[in-house]
Amino acid sequence: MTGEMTGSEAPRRSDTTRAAILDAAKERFAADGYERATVRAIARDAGIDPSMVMRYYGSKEGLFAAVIDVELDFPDLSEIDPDRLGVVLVTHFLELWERDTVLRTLLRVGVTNESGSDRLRQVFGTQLVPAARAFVPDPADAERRAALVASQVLGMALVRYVLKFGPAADMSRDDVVAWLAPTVQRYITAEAP
Amino acid sequence: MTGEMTGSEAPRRSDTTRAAILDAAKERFAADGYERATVRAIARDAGIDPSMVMRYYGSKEGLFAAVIDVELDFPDLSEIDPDRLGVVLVTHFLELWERDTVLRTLLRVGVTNESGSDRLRQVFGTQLVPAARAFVPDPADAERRAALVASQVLGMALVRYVLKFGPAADMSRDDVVAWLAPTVQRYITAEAP
DNA sequence: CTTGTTTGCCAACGCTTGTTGACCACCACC
DNA sequence: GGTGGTGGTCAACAAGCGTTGGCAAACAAG
Repeated sequence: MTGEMTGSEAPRRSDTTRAAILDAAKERFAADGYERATVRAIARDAGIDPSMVMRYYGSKEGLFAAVIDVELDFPDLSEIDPDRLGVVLVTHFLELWERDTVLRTLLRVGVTNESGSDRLRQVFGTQLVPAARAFVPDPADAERRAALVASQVLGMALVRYVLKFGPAADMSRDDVVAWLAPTVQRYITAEAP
Repeated sequence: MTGEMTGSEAPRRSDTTRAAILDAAKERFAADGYERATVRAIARDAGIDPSMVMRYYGSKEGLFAAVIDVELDFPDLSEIDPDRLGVVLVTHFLELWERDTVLRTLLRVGVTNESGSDRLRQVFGTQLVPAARAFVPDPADAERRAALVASQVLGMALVRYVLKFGPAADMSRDDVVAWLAPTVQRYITAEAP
């Protein structure tokens, strides 16, 4: 024990190493997916020994769990002009995807790894669906509309950031918003067809 | 040599084995992605020795290349009422995704594996973009619109068939068409925003 | 200075992977 | 009935993986 027993954890000398591992892991997982991102490669990037990864995160699975902590972090949607929902949401998602690599990681891994897709479904269910409920009273309908929004937003992220289809990657952010916002707007506010 | 030297290849006794390997590989790659679909597991499913895979397909990479032979197989779009393009295309893509597993394989692998995403970009460039050109004269614009269509169609396939988001997977095929067709229609025929 | 804990490296483990080469059984043909 | 290619199995290889335990240095506390 470190003598002192405060309520929150005391800062440790190894915190910088912990952070270095986490940073390297984020990049490797985002770039290579779960299977090909090896503990050895992550450790090499972080400039430490592979055994340190096990010491601080228990296992590769544990390290991965620490990496995929996602907060979609919506603005307060109830304050927004309902006619601008599409623009606001698409803009927000683009920022989210460009801000850091965690969503890319989650998508890459969610496609091949069961625990990854579990996590994605969980994010969808606990963060996107509740947001949709603010505008769609019927719960089943809200789920469906959230899924439609997810399909368009994830699809654009897929072709733009992961698969890097030329035309999709080259579009300006404003163009993406201009094209996608009406779609998302319709999925949320239009009457069911 | 097999004595005879016809123009096309003579049928071989091993053709059934070749086919068994290919079938097993399709399923394994679709279910597990490239890295976790092992040659050994594929061979076990096909009921033969792993070394046969190497004999007939050279390497795991060669087997994979034989698996991902995709034909989007569009109907003749020039015969279609331009106002029904969205409905026709979305319906066609849904059939494609439900007919066999090859597209699921390609998406799963394309997300983690560079040669997989190469192949996906190639399918996009040689099959989807040319189809779009039938309706969009400007080549750069055709590319962009094809990318937008791809984003929505691949996104729906992602949440419905790969990630299996409940609400997306539970929608009837008609509902999917009804929701997505206007989006695709707009991406192809609407004026640029 | 001594003692105990933390931080880190090193070497190895057991296992699985893709891949290879030796070897046997079959079938066709002369 | 040999003979030569073809179809198939088996055992092994080298390499890479996640993971473990031991040990040395750095540090903190007394």
